[in-house]
Amino acid sequence: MSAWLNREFYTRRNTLLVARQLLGKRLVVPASDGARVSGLIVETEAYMGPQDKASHAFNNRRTKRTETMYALGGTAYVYFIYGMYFQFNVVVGAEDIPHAVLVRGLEPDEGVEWMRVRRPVKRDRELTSGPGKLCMALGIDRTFDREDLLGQRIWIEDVGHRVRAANIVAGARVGIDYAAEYVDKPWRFWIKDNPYVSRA
DNA sequence: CAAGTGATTAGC
DNA sequence: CTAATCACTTGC
Repeated sequence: MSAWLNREFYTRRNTLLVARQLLGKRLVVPASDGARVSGLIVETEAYMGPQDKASHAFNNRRTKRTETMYALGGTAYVYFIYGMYFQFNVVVGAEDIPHAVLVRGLEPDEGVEWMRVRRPVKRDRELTSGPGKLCMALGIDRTFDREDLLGQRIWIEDVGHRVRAANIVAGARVGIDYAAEYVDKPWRFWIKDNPYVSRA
């Protein structure tokens, strides 16, 4: 049995807890033929609001792009980066509180043949082991920005069992060298030894 | 290890 | 308006 995560899951105040609990959940994006294309979340990063120098919403920066981060928990925040990639985030918490969790790695679950068409890589290991890669594999682009994760286009499911705490590792976030004293905060979480984590 | 790609942002 | 930067990936 797999139930959709409800609004209460996303609107909690504890973003680090949400980031940890998203591990093991299933991200689903139906393909154009209706097929389920999905993966189990194996790596996340928490972005902790106006204080967090690594966050797009640092100092309450509110622009056309970052506006999505101020939406109600359970909204998708998708942005374009480095001229060619998209990144998928889950907005967390109350409206006007810009917390979010970046999904950085997925273990392919359903619709793997769709992923292989979108990403013709040699090894399946390369399919979804990174934030840009998984967006390509699931077909997530800028049109998914502001999409409600309780809607029909993209959602996250509980698979019915928890990832054991002993199998969760925390460490520094990736690619945020500019974040001064926030560089080393252990706000990245991943499933121990999972091959679809973006880096060891 | 460096190139590539273009939206976004700050600063003038 | 201009220019630097970027929550990355790939191929050398």
